[in-house]
Amino acid sequence: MRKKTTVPLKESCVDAAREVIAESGLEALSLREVARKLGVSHQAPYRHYPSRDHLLAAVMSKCFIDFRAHLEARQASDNPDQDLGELGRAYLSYARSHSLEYRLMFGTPWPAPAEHPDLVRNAVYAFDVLRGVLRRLGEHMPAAQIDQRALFIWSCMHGLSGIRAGDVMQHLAIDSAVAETASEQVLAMIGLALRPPE
Amino acid sequence: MRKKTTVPLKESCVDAAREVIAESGLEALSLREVARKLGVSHQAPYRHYPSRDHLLAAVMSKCFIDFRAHLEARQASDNPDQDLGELGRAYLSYARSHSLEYRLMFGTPWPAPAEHPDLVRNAVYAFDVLRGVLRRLGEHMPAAQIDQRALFIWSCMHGLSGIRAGDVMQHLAIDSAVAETASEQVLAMIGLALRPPE
DNA sequence: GCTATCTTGTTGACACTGTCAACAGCGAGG
DNA sequence: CCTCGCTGTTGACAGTGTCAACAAGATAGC
Repeated sequence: MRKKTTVPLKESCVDAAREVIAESGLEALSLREVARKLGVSHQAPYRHYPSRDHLLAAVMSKCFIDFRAHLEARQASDNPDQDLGELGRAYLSYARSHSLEYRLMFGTPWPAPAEHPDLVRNAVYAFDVLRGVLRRLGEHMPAAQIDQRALFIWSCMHGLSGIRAGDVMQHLAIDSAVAETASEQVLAMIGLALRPPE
Repeated sequence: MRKKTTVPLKESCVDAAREVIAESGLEALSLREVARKLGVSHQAPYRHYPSRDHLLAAVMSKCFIDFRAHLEARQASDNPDQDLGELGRAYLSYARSHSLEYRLMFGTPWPAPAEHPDLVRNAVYAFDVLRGVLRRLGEHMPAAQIDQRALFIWSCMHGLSGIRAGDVMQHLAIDSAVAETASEQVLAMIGLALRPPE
């Protein structure tokens, strides 16, 4: 039922869409379901989003904002090394507790990115958090090396998240102690890879 | 048009489905399109697959077989260290050249895994290739540590593949030299993380 | 050889989806 | 007052997955 409060339908659509995704999964998201949830006709959302993909892009954009906020709300630490660890933990915990939205952000083809500058901008903002921490970690490190390290760390985080979100891992008969401590183990491995030589 | 040769429709469906996926993407796959491609009625595939998801599972299963074959066909090397590198290169090249099928295997929720033991088995076989290489690399290493290393390396591979397959990376203004050499850089980082301490 | 049954494929229908087109109320500006 | 733009509605169309009823052809038992 449509809320009596004067919150614009445009924003309500995004919220309702996220509810549907959280309840019934990504593929179950349909414009008509959103409209039904808001108590409006099946065409009302079309006044604000020219297609299903445009609504999806708006949802993704908002997800990136939340994701970034979650990363920035990590446990504070003055030690840059430790700070990187906390950032990793924040990344992994978000991916775990919002696995459907995580897959939407990183595992779904973007609908016509050129048409959605907001989406791109918010995604870059999230990545910049990692860049920032690494910049503090390696004081006068060339930008290329920062990006290289960022890409490596991001790969580890994204890979572990993706593996855990999917159904593959549950069937691999992986040592249960390993599976449970995977986050810390991978973070430790990153620490090893980044430690200075010799 | 249905081939006159007596190849069973059941297998033709899987091949046709893979064609559709390769041509038009994952979400464009529909049972009716498959039937049309084979020149049969829209219900014919239902005689062999009780639902769209069952056909999808069959496709995924075959993809895992091909994936494993690609991994095993990697450049041979007696040096276990080098062999691990080659395995990584094979993984990354497969993910790059079959990005849609890769996403199907690892980025799509499995349809009722319990009902598809083949699918699970073939996925485990593929993972066992990595386990085997690591077992040769660390001769008398406990199984738990093997699994831990496998999970870490898999995370790196899967993460980099997923990032490159998605649309996110293209918009991050990453140093182009870094982007182009990402595969080797990440493999090198893995080597660093695995090297013995001190 | 004839019949019954199983396998494989066909046609037709239903509910659901995204999307287009035409229409309705309604507030702001001339 | 009257028009126009914004927002929302109703109705239609093609496409989808899936269920049900039917048809033809192979196969097994007698």
